[in-house]
Amino acid sequence: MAGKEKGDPEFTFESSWGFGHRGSDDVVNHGYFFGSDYKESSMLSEFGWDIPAESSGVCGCDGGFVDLDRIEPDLGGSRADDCVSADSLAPRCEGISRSSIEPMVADASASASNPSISSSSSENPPEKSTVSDISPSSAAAAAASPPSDIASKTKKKGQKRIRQQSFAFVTKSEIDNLEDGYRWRKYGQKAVKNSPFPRSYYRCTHSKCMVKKRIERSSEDPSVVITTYEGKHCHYSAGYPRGMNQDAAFARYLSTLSNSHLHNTRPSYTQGNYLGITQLPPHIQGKDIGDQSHDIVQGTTSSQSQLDGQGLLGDIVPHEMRNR
DNA sequence: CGACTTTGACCGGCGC
DNA sequence: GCGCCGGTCAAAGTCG
Repeated sequence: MAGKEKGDPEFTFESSWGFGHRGSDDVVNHGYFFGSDYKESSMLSEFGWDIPAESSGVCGCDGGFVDLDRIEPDLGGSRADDCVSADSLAPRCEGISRSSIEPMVADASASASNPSISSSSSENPPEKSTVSDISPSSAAAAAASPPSDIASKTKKKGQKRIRQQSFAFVTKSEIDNLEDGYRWRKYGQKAVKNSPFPRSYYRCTHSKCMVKKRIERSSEDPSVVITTYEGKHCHYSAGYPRGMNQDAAFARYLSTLSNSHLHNTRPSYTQGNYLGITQLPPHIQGKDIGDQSHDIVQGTTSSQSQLDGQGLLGDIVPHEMRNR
């Protein structure tokens, strides 16, 4: 696997908080969101990418790019800690940009109404570490209860896998493992049917965080890496520079994709060719993303042509999003 | 020695 | 019921 860069200073200051690739020499040319029925700001919030609304132009709200000067002051200090208590997590996990999340909450409810998902999510079965209800309450519960992996050793039967909302990043890169500011532990790798490329499974290393991600390369276009995130981080990122959290990091990443539109950009951001982001709709969640990857890439391609000539904003903000 | 990856085995869901 | 396949476990190996 190309990505096993053990010697790579994975979480050094310089390389740890970009949304680019570890040590990649690739260069981002343009990154952009492609159309989606979801508001990316909400989507990202839902997944823990809590980008302030006023600076969320990059996320599909009003035009303009993230102004880091407006974001970072908001982050510093209290948010710098990587490991936060369940109590302190609550506001973040639960109420981030309430208004902007609403659509996502509704969507989540829709997902929950899906028989294949609802039963498990509502019952919150004692599924081992794969239980990924990362609500504040569950986070607190997790903190108060024994490590779930203890139970995991005994439980293997009669447990339903719970699917969290997920979304995929499609990135053009030679590097599989995109760095996103979190620490991940690989727990599996599987060959994917009809694809020459294996799919890798990662879990957030944070003890209370059940977020998972899958990484695979598109069989359609080997240069495209599909990173699917599932669940919400209930902690601040690990590996960001002091005073910076995932929001700022992600905002920086996105904004950097605009190519020099921002100050404070770092070389490490310009390491991949970000193609898009999409939330996997309920009916797709839980299905093989390999199938979707085709759609995603296709959508990206078509979007690309639409975005051509639309300038920097067009690089990352879907047209429809700009007319909000 | 701890953290992490590798990898074969196992399990559950799903389609036939 | 059976087989396929995706997802996960967990022991062993690797690395710093």
